[in-house]
Amino acid sequence: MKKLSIVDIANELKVSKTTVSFILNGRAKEKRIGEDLVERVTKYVEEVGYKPNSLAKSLRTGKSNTIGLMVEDISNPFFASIARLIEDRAYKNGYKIIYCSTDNDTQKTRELISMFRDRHVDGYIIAPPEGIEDDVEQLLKDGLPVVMFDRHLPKVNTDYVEIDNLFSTYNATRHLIQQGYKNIGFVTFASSQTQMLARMQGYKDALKESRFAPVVKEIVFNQDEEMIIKPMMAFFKKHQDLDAVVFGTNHVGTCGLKVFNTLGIKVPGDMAVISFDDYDVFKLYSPPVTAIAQPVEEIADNVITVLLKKLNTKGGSTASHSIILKTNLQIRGSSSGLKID
Amino acid sequence: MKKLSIVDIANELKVSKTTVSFILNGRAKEKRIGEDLVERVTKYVEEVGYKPNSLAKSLRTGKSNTIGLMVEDISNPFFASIARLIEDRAYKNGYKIIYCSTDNDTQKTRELISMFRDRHVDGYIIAPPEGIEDDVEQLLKDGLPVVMFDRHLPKVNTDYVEIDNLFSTYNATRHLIQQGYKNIGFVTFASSQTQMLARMQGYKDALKESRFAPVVKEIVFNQDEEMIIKPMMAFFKKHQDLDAVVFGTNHVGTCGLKVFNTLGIKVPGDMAVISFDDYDVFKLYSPPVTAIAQPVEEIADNVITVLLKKLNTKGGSTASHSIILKTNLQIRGSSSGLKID
DNA sequence: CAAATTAGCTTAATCGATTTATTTTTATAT
DNA sequence: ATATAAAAATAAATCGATTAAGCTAATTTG
Repeated sequence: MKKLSIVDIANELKVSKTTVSFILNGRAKEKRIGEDLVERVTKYVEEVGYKPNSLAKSLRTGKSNTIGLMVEDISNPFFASIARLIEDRAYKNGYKIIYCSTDNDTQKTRELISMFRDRHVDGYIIAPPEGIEDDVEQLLKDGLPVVMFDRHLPKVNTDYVEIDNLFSTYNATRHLIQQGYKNIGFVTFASSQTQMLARMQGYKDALKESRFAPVVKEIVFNQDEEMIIKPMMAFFKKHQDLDAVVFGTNHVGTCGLKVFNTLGIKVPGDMAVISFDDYDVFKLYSPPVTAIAQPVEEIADNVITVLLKKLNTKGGSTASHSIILKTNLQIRGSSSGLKID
Repeated sequence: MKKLSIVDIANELKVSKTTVSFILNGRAKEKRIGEDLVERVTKYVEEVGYKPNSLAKSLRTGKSNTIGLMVEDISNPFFASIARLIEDRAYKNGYKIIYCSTDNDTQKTRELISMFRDRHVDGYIIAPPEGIEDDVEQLLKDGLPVVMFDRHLPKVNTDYVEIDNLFSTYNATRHLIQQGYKNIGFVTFASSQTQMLARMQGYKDALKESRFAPVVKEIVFNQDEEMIIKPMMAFFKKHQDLDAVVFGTNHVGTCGLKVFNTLGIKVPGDMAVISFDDYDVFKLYSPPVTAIAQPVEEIADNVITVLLKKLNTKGGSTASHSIILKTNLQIRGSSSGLKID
């Protein structure tokens, strides 16, 4: 009951394994193998359910039909949705996914890249932490296709799919200003990743335009949610004058709502809120919370399209694409959204 | 600048590749290779950063150091958290993860199992849909370790890690009864998976005990959330007499809250709610929603522990474990939780 | 001191495919 | 009938590791 190999097939049919291989790889015509033989082999293979050993195949051809997907944290709803969509599209195109969560940890990520190389993944989809420029550069130099998303490495010239982060927070902040809010804070994770810097800048630009002073809190990420909530609580206690806040990520936003619940701060009565990313938590909050919705499907679609294109052009040197998608400000809780002093 | 192979190392050091291989696999002592040579090889390998080609290694040894993880849907927070925890533990033990979402689709799952076999994964972690008994049976027959979680296949004798589903809903329903609710509904996805049947049974048992009649709505799963919300809305419109409801999964629960929002039904004023799974949506709802919290970390821990144990005992035939963990009923919104007619 | 061990390495087979180079068979032209 | 070209299939090399079996020189044993 052992697994069948191509030799078994060849022996059984009394042909050479070369012939079987050619037929199975659709090169029968090209190698002018007789139609009757092709038929006979195909039928038998079908009958016994033979499937080539993909390890052996990969070893010989150098292709593994696998894509490495590196997200920040697969349990974060944003990355989980993206992963799901990418998974679907990848499978449909004959690729499997190996994934991992980087935790934005540079050292861990470098090890993971090395692991992926080791496994000979054909292409890389990465939401990169800082500090992996050299490793990515090396991948590119070795002709391996890399697509980044959510953020990019400014010093590395590769394809990436992002959203218009700066405009998103700029627009959200302006929305608050137009509603009459005057003390608008910005709470985010401490990070110098491109998307974070841009979100911060968008907020600051909007405030500057209206000559308001920025009030920013950058929280150091921690696995333990308590360590996020505590400093945030301190921040809001200290800045009692704030009447609105923009949260830089869904995670910060969710924690923020928890803080407000604990402190008895009413949203949006006492504090207007806009969070990055739009999820059930924000939709179902009462009244619902305004949020910056990322076009998750579009992001995933673009990422996989760009990667597949690279995988299919062996030459490699197609020019790099930078795709910037638009977000959608979901304005909610409008009834009480207008600030009335 | 090509990738180094063991032959390159051997040639460079003017020893045979066998020797190099033995040394790298820690069999130097056993194969009585001189200490100085061991040192020389180790040092050189370190220096040039040589890493064995894992495909070749897997082809030869039959081990791929990969675990296949099959969840229902990686974008569902329950599965995403589990996946994250399993990923961490697996990496720590030298295993990589290939994952996929089954969508509870039998045919798709069978193809995915075949894909995993193809890639020679060493072990399987599966949240199984119905109808894959034969495939799993075959895996077991071929000596491949399989651990199931969240549910199991009654006809297949393999390890699994679950929670006490029946007691969980029984307990939740009794809680509602004790609070004075008299018309308690149960809304869930239509499914005959073990965990779903048990959850339903727990609800029915509790009602029977108090001689109440069950009011059940089973919704056919659909990728499009609208197709879940619509029938649910019809159900609640039809059963205006309901004063409480138990939701069978987090997804149904979230949709339920959306329905109540739309219909203007106050929770828990007009309708007391208990949902399976405990997530931010329920915690942050105002007032927060009572939920049945699964011990996600414990589940993941047990799953990976059982699997690793199986992977490390080549003989295979360790007796199967069925691990049943306890859930935690997170009682919330107590202030308005007591039903006062 | 010859025979038997043992230490220290190497040769060659193997895993299961793909692919290049080559041979055998058949058909066509001269 | 024979040389030549085309068609059909195969042998053998290769990918990069692991490992069983084998060889040589040094050491031990009787």
